[in-house]
Amino acid sequence: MTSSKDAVRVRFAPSPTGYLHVGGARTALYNYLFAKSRGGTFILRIEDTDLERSTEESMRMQIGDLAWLGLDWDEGPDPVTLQDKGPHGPYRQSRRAGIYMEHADRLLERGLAYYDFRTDAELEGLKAAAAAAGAAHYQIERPNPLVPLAEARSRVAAGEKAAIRFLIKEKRDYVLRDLIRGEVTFPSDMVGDFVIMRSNGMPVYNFCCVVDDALMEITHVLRAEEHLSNTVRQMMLYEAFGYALPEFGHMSIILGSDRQKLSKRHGATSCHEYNERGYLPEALENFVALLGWSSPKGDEILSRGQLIEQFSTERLNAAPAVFDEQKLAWVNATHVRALANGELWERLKPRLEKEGISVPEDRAWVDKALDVFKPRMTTLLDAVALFRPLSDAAFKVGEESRDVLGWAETPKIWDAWESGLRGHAAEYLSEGDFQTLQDRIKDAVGVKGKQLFMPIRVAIIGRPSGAELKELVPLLPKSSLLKRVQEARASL
RNA sequence: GUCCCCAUCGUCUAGUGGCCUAGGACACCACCCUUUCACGGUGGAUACCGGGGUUCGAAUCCCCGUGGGGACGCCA
Repeated sequence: MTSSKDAVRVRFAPSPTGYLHVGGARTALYNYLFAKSRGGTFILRIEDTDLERSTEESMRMQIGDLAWLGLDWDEGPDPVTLQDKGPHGPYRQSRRAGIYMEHADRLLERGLAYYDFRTDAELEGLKAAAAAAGAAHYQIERPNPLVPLAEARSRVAAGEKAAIRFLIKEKRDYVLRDLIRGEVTFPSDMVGDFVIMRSNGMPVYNFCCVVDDALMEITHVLRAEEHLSNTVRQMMLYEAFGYALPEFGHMSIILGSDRQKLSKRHGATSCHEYNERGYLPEALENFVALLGWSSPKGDEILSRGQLIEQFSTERLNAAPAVFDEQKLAWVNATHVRALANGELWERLKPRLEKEGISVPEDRAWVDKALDVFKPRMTTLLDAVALFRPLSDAAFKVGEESRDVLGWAETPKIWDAWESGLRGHAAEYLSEGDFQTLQDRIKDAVGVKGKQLFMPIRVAIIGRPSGAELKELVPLLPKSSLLKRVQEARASL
């Protein structure tokens, strides 16, 4: 396989029902990394054959999340126009009905599939009866006799509803050589004759997946473990059509903290939500990459480029992984700190504006402010609380300042602070200006340490703790500082 | 119920028979830096699911338990 001259072609094939789940994001990422690391092609295929649940809106949501993550595809629907790009379209399964029907016909002709006219209610009854009789398995029995093909076709042409099932000819073992799990053996009788075409004319997953993977010349299928037992059905179909089997790699699923499959009740599970909560796409990507894969160099923080460079399927882990919010937070904070001020500001600006926080925006001021706040941010959302004290409109002496307000020296410190400010000529105080002024207050009032700086901090941000004053003060114009100390005094 | 997969610190993991008195990261604790809070630094506590084999030697290989997960849909 290593020296194959055929180029690698992989796909991510979500079904559009809501936002992109973090598990899906990881699947997409691994496929993307694999393609990029092997100079291959990454394809997006939309599996929207379930008419009940799939919507175009959901498709746009998924595409939006993929775009946010920066996982761009070489073939698939265009992210903006949704027009197909690439030579193997259409890339939405709902538009490939003719292809599937043609394939189903091939199987029907060869007696490898049959029309099943039984209704849902009938099948339910059979299942219930089997269960009641203590049957060893819940498989649906093959109808006996089968409706002859010619008769079945005329009944269908006359408007009768029927599903098409694959007919499992022989009982034997199917052996999958999985990239992640090694040799996996499936007895063919672990599945019964399965539906390939619904009675509404839409294909079922296992069928269209095989047809599309074959026609789109997919070479490697990296997907979640929940598909592992589907693979036996797909192997039967590959064999029936004479299509070459791609390589398969079944990665473990992501669990919540209770070790159950990660789902809505665990809180945020979609990329969209993490975006809203102020997570960086590169951080979420970095974090999910580490859920089931590890860097050969032992790196924990990796850029897209490093991921591509270091990725290989050999390091994919077969054991399930628990999604740990705390580690995600750390990964995010680390990526935030690594961002250049200019870049970080671009990402912060819309969030601050949304909160009605307006601050000076000149480059020098932003640099000063971000140097102070960056180490204190876990998510972009934290910037709101950090920047708000800089917004005059938001100043207010908080409950946590109660003790400080009661100190005897506090009013004296504030008087000294105010008069010092008035005596300062420039609009802003530098760090040195502030230190000098603070020393003067210390001498004048005769207090030091906490007793000194906590009252000053309350007069500046309304709270006794926060960023270093010598860093914060230079961010506030004198006029604003004066207004604040006066307001603080009013709250005494 | 049947079949399939999985099993190292609380969590993510390294480890492919001797380099392991099991390494790293997150979280936790202590200390240092710091006139607060972070950031940063140093150190600490914590794991090979159980039982049998194989072997001179097993976290690593095999078997059996146990536990967890997945599948058994006209969902994907």
